[in-house]
Amino acid sequence: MDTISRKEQIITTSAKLFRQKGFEAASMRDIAAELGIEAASLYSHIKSKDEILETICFRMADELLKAIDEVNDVYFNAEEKLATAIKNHVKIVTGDLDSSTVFLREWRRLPEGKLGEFIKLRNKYEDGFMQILINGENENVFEAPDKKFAVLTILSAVNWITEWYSPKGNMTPDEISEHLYRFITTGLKVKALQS
Amino acid sequence: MDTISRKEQIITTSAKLFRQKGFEAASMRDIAAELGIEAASLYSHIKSKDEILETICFRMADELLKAIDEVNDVYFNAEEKLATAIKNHVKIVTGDLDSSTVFLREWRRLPEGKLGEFIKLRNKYEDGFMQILINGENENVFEAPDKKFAVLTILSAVNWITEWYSPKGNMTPDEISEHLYRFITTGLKVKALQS
DNA sequence: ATATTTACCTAACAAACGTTAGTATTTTCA
DNA sequence: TGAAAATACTAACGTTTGTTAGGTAAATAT
Repeated sequence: MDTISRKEQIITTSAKLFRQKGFEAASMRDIAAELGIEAASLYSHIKSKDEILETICFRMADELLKAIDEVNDVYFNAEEKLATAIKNHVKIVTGDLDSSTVFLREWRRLPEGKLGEFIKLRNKYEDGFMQILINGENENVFEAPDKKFAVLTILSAVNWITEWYSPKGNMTPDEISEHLYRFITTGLKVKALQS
Repeated sequence: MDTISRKEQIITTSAKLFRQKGFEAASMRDIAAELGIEAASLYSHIKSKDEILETICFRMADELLKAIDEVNDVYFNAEEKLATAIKNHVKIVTGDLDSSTVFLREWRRLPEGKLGEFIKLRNKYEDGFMQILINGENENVFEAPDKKFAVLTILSAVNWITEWYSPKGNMTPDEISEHLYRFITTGLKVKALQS
């Protein structure tokens, strides 16, 4: 019994090809061929190519948002919050590398109407991290001259892993999270002697 | 007198549109329209659409490589090296935002043969930063559990500025460089009291 | 057993794409 | 001024694109 529906197969396959060749370069015929059917047959399950991209991007956004909201609800300590937020982010991204990469790279190709909605969700995610930095400042554990800038830089670092992470590589997601947390909180400089 | 050649105009306009709509979504007809000529006329100046992308990407790569080589040649102090490398990078990227964004986002669409060459240059650039971290370790000013990881994270941070920087914004390139250097070297955590 | 839904097919469409051929016009330079 | 070179044009090409129409066969439900 195939518990995974054809529609899901189409989305998964699309994510793989969108990542590999880009949204516009991966054709409906490519996707169909990968599934062993004709391009026209895809339309028994989906409305349009845009719909596939939309599904991938918004699913990813929802999952990330749910995670950051939970972190901000559950934990009190800002350091713990940040560590967990990073850990969740890395887990989600590495858990579905194809969708994540499409989410990060191809969201610009969303149809006119959906683009604004997507950006709103992305901003909400950024706000979640902003909240953590504000907490950290109040607790006197974090400081940043420009918090908006800091949030964007943190997110750039955690998102960049899609560019080099491989499940077959020699770093587990948790190891990556730890490295990232360390880098983000303490930076490169040695701690002992400082001018 | 127009001192800037038509070919340069085509490249500049292409960079703008490639950034705006993506390489495949920006058509030759779009580029031509922006210049007020017919698509076919472009071919009096360039060989192919791929050639345009190639020119943009390799010019950018060359410029960045020249900068990092110079830094590693001229300076001795690792901290100074890193600060200058970041400053140069930010200056180059903010100096031509269209080309930089294409360089960072669209290089994947380079034709088969040129892709490998491009990646080699990019790796050389990464090696330039790696060298700085190695210097820093020897001088006992920088430490990172995984230097390759650190280089990628640093570059993700400095490259991300293409996503939000605007010449009309309230941060100058030099201010951005300083913020980045601070973030990369000391991180978020407050320095005074630490468990 | 019959009716209905699901999943696929073939064929074709209109539009958009990068690019070439061949030609006219303008600009540059001897 | 006249030749050469640069720059643009119109027209068209062969592909590829996302998608629709209409039909067939299998699975499911009544």
